Amino acid sequence: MLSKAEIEQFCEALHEVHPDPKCELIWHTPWELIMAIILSAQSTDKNVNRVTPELFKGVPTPKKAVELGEDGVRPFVKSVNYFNNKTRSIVALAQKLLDEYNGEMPTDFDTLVTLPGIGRKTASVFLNVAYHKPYIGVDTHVFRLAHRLKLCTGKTPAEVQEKLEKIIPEKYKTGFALALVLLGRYICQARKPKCGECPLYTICQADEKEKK
DNA sequence: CTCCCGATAT
DNA sequence: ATATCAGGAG
Repeated sequence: MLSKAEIEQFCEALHEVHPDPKCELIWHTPWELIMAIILSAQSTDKNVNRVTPELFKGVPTPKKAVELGEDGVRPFVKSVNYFNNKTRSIVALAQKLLDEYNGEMPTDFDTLVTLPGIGRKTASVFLNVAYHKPYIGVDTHVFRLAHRLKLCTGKTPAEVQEKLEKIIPEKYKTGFALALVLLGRYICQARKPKCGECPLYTICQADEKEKK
């Protein structure tokens, strides 16, 4: 496991590589963002961005989602995996927003995770991306890199999130998850990580590394 | 724990 | 053919 000083060094190096990391999902409103994040479960951002232009046009508000119902919304997300679950989540979420939240997305974590289709990761990403709040959502990339790079251990994403939010210095916390996802997506991939192209190679503590 | 379940890379 | 992609619900 990395020492406190090594964590600091890692954060600084990651920050230099991605000074202002941005979410690659396309969105314009909180409603659009939450739909995009729901669709992004076990899917590439690229695949999500392919369907969202039509989705945003056809389902621009929670009100419209409820009017269309599941059968009306499903065609817009048909080419994304788990489309039945995701369609159900979008319509149920819209209904609850209309019933209890004046048709608008709440902005606190504890409320968000009570909503249909929204768990810890989705809530964290929503608050981090939309409002730059210091949440570290633990998706497949963050979970993998946290262990591979020896940032911390943890059997569940919730455990890893709790530890990361404790050990990552405040200064780096807001950009951390996004930067780590970008590193994991394009360099430190699950299969065949591109160590030869990695800007963090010299400080990387992974057990197995390609030679550079 | 299982189920959901399309597109893409290897 | 199999692994992987910003997971959540039951």
